Formats: sequence, C-alpha cells, structure tokens
Amino acid sequence: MTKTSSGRLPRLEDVALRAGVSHQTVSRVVNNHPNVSAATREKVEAAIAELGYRRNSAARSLVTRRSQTIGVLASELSQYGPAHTLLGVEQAARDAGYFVSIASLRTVSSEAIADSLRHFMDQSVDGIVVLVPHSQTLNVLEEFRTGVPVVVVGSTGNAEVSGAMVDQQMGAEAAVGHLISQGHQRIAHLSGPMDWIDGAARAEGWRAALRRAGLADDLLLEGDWSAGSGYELGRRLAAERSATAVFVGNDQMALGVLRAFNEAGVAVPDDVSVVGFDDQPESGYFSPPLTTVRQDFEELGRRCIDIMVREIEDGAAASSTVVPPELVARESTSRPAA
Amino acid sequence: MTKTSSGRLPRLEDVALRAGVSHQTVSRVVNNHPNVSAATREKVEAAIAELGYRRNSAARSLVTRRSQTIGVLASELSQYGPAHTLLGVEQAARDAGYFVSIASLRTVSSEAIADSLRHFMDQSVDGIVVLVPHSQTLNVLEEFRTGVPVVVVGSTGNAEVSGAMVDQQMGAEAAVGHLISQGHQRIAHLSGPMDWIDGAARAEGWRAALRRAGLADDLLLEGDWSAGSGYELGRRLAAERSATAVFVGNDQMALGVLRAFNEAGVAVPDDVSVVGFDDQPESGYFSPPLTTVRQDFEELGRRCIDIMVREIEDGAAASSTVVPPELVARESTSRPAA
DNA sequence: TAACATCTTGTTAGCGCTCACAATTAACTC
DNA sequence: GAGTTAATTGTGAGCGCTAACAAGATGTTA
Repeated sequence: MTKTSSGRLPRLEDVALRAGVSHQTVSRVVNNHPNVSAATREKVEAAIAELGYRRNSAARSLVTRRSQTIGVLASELSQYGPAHTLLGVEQAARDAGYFVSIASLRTVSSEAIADSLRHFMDQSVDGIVVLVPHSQTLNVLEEFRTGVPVVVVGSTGNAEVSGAMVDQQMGAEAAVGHLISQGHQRIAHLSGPMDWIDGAARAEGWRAALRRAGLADDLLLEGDWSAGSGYELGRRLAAERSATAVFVGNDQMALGVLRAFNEAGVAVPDDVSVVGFDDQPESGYFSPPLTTVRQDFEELGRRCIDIMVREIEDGAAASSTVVPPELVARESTSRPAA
Repeated sequence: MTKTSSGRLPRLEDVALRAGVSHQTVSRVVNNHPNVSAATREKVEAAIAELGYRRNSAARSLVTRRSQTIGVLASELSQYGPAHTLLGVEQAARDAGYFVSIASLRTVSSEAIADSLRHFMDQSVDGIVVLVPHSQTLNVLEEFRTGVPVVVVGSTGNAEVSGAMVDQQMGAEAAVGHLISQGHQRIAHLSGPMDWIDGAARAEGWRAALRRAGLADDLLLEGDWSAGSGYELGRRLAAERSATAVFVGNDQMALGVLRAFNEAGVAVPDDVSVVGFDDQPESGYFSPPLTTVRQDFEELGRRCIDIMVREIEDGAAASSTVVPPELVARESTSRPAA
C-alpha cells in the first residue's frame, strides 16, 4: 500500500496533481473513457503507477449507485451441486469485474429469505443470484420487489425474473431410458424432497419416461437427499423386492441405497440396477461404481452471471438458459442384454 | 422498497424532516448513540418505519473508511471441509453485522493470491479470512501487507496474523492410537499432498504416534485427496499387503481405498483396517462404514469470525484458537481384541 | 441567583468520486 | 481567414453519511 506523504492513500486529486491534469481527466483514464489523448493517458497512467493509486469503491458507489457487487443467496452450500454452482458464479462474476457477496440460509423460510434480501439491499448489490433450490423461494421473490435483476438457479424464469437450470427432466428421462433399454419393467424412484425444484423435476422426468414406455409409475419413495435417507429407503426396497431397478434422486442417496442392498444381500447390478444423479467425483468409486447423470454446475453458475451482467449493463430483459446433463454409465447398471 | 414522493430512496434528511429533527439526530438513532432522549428516539424510529429508511452503506463507508465487509479468500470450495468452514464464517459474520465477500482461487499461485488480495483491498474490506489450505499461502501473506486483520484457517498463527485450526495432529494420533490399541503393528499412511497444511500435519501426527509406540513409520504414500488417488494407491497397498491397517488422510481417499480393496478381494476390516479423516455425512454409509476423525468445520469458521471481530472492533492483537477433533469408530476397523 | 456541569440537539465541513456542463483547443470546410 | 464541428480538458456541484464542534436546554451547587 503506497501512501502519500500525508500518510493517507492517494486519491484522484493526488494523481491529477502529479500528472499535471485535472482530477476529472484522471477519472476518465481510470474509467477508460474514449476522449483522452494518448499523451495525457500515458502521463496519468505513470502517475497512477508511481503513487499506487486504487479507486475508492465506496465513493464511486455513492455517486453511481452501483456497488459492483452481486449477491448470492444460497442454501445447502454443503451439497455438491450448490457448492459448485457457487464456484462458477464466483469466477464468472470476478472475471466480469464484480464482487460476490454471499448470504447463506440456515433454514429456508420466507422470513429468512426476506431477511437476506434486505441484507443485500443494504449493501445495494447490483443483482442477486438465488441459489436456493426450494420451490417456495419463487413465491417470496415475487412478493419482495428488489429493484435489481434476479437470476434464479433451477427455475425456468419468467417475465420478471431470469432463470438458469439444468434440464432435470431430460436427465431423468435419460437415466430411466437407460434402464428401460436394459429390459427393466419395474423401475422405482427414490426422489429428493418434493418441495425442492430439482426433486420434483426429476420425479416428473421419471414418471414421463415410464408412461411413454407404458410402464407403471407407482414405485415412488421420497427421501431427503442424504445418504442416511437413501439407506433407510434402500432397506425397504431390499425387503420388498418389488423393483428390478432404482432411479435415485442424487448420488448421496444412491450411496445409502448401495449400502442397504449390500447389507441385505441384494447384488447390484445383478439383482437390482441403481442409477444416481449428479456425478460427484466420488461416484465412480462406490461399490459398485455408480451409473449417474452428470451435471455441469460450474457452467450453470457461469451462465447465471452472463445473464445477470447483460441485465445490469445492457438493461436486457429477463431470460433463461438450460444446461443439458449427460448420462454416465458405470457398473451399477447391467449392460444392455442385446 | 418504499420511496419518497420524488421517487428516490429516503435518506437521513427525509427522515429528519418527517420527524422534525436534524439529520444528525437521525444518524444518532440509527447508530444507537447514547445521548438521545427516549421521546426523540421514538419519533425518529416511527419516521424511519414509515418511510422504510435504510442506511446507505456506500456513503457510510466513504466517511468511516469501514465497509462492514469481511473478505474470504478460499480455494477448494468443492471440498467438504472448506465448504463447511465457509458456512460457519458466513453465519457468524452476518450475525456480527458484516457482509461476506468471497474470492475463490482457481489455481493456488502467489500471483492469484496477490490478485485476490488486491481485489479485497479495492473493496476496502475490514478483514480477510484465508481459507487456502496450502502452506505457501502463508509466505505470500507475509509479503503482502494488507493493512487489515487477517485470520488464516489451518495455521497456528503468529504475531501478525491470527490463526484458527483443527488440531490435526491430535486427530491423527487418535486415529493411529485406535489402530495400535487393536494390535496393529504395520500401519500405513495414505496422506494428502504434503504442501497442504493439513496433509503435512496429519502425516506428522501419524509418525509421532507410531514412534511413541515404537513402530515403524516407513509406509507412507502421498495422494491428492481425491477418491481416484485413493483408489490407485489402494491398489498398490492391496498388491503389497505390507500393512494390516491404513490411516487415510481424508474420507474421499478412503472411499477409493475401500473400492480398491473390494476389487482386490481384501476384506475390511478382517484383512486390513481403514481409518479416514473428516467424517463427512456419507462416511457412515461406505461399505463398510468408515471409522474416521470428525472435525467441526462450522465451529472453526465461527471462531475465525470471533477473532476477526475482536481485532477489527477492539483492536485486539493477533491470536489463535484450536478446535479438537473426535474419533468416530465404525466398522472399517475391527473391535479391540481384548 | 449566578456559575457551572451535563445532557441533548443542531450546524458545518468534507469523505472521494462521477455527472453535467463550460471552456479550450484542434480540425475541417468554404 | 472566418465559421463550423469535433475532440479534449477543466470546473463546480453533490451523492448520503459521520465527525467535530457549537449551541441550547436542563439540572446542580454554592
């Protein structure tokens, strides 16, 4: 931190004095305004370098009413998906010249969400990325007029609020289609919570694929995404033996299912095939390695920021984007018979 | 967002007019200054509520030279530990009235670290939490004088920089001690990268425990924390069969080891016992469930903020704190013989 | 009651920056 | 060379807030 002789950080005026120009000209150089002669620009840049000048963002915010900050409202950050989406958001935002402020929800309630939104308003963020995978979030957002662009992860978006999502139904149909192509007729679904956007969408995809193939969609169990709930429900499946294949809502629950099957002496994939969702880095090392649906969460985060920046800087209207997932076949599903 | 009749957000002056006092009195109420009469305070608070006034943080920052923001420099946010520590940091910071700005490192290099620190300086953060588990980070921090309090996670701290850490050596010794108490004599360690603070500390703990028991510490393999590296090194261990127990640096690598042993027909724990580190929520559902060392990452994050806030607000000197880990015994280690 | 301390409130300046506009200079055109 | 346009630079005001000080109100003591 270079300091002026008076001991404080240099400001525009100090640079101006040193370069022999006005503070406004320095401001123009700093902000890359076009109408500055090359010679002047050079002088100013030299002075900036000598003094180690850095623009004061509070002063700038005060007058521009922009904070160069994007707020990320998140929950479940300990989960693979949200954590990786945040990563993509953060990188893309920083590349675009924004700071990223984060507020995570301990519990997902209207009150907590509204509280965090106020927190962001106090900070006068330029936009908000909502990384809260519960359906109810959308309702709260409708009521709470933020006055800044909002991008909701997992939502298809609407006229006022943008969305960026992985095509969950497509992923679910790919997974179920894979099982059907192996000749399975009784395919259970161990879903995530139905009040989660992803949980509901994946269940819907499972149902759609079964219907299209003329198969029954009556084997639905609802878990809570955790390995523990996968284990409990897996024990039920192992006891009932009603299904020859299980499409599990995420990889962690699938781990629990594998554990339950292993304990119960149900062989995977010989007795029952198992498919997960997410493709976490560990999933290839489960016993057996898990067939699953890969999602590019970081790409999802990047696209959020793309949309966001267009809305902030170009005043673009709300829009949405969909990232396609991809089936990764491993040993927890048998190879097609034919 | 309530607005004044002129269409902009209300400011101190608007509240003052409405309450029939000066803007400064309103400021005093907002900032909880003591010398305001109860009657005045009430009037002002009513006006604030009616107008929906919220303090402009940019203006406040400009004059106080405080941003009420704590920067978190993080890497490896997709890992369980860092992600959960961030959670603790975020919650504690918000409770203490701070915003949390995050910068994550794609790659851990001096240049990238310095870049992120400049990013935080531009934002004039009030303090920085460093959540980068590489030893080299400390060196960069020494060179780069930030001018604000810094708390390094994983470090013991020093005179200038505070630290908050889990007692890795204690955890490692507990894990190894557990194996020794079961009668194991040849205990391998599958470590994380040695240039990670945690990797080195856990290896050191392993070595210390073996030495104290008079056992050989020659079976050391270095992995990269991933399940994949655990799998590769696990295959080597399975082929060599030199050890009867393995202390693995984290749970993900342990998963890979279990997979490799399973493929190679090495029974756990009958042939070889396995202990992990971290106690992720999934670890109880591995096959077999993993004995591991639990760390309270959220507590770690909270303590960072405790220290930070004391430094920022009370001008306290740098200090450090240590969180004790805890052994969680499961089926991947056999019960003690006696 | 005068003199003083204490509590409460108001006034003024300025944090560092950008915006709107004015002023200056350079570059063309006829 | 005067008139017009465009490019470049400077001036002044003000964003909303807090700090420092000034001033007024109230209470306390001799």
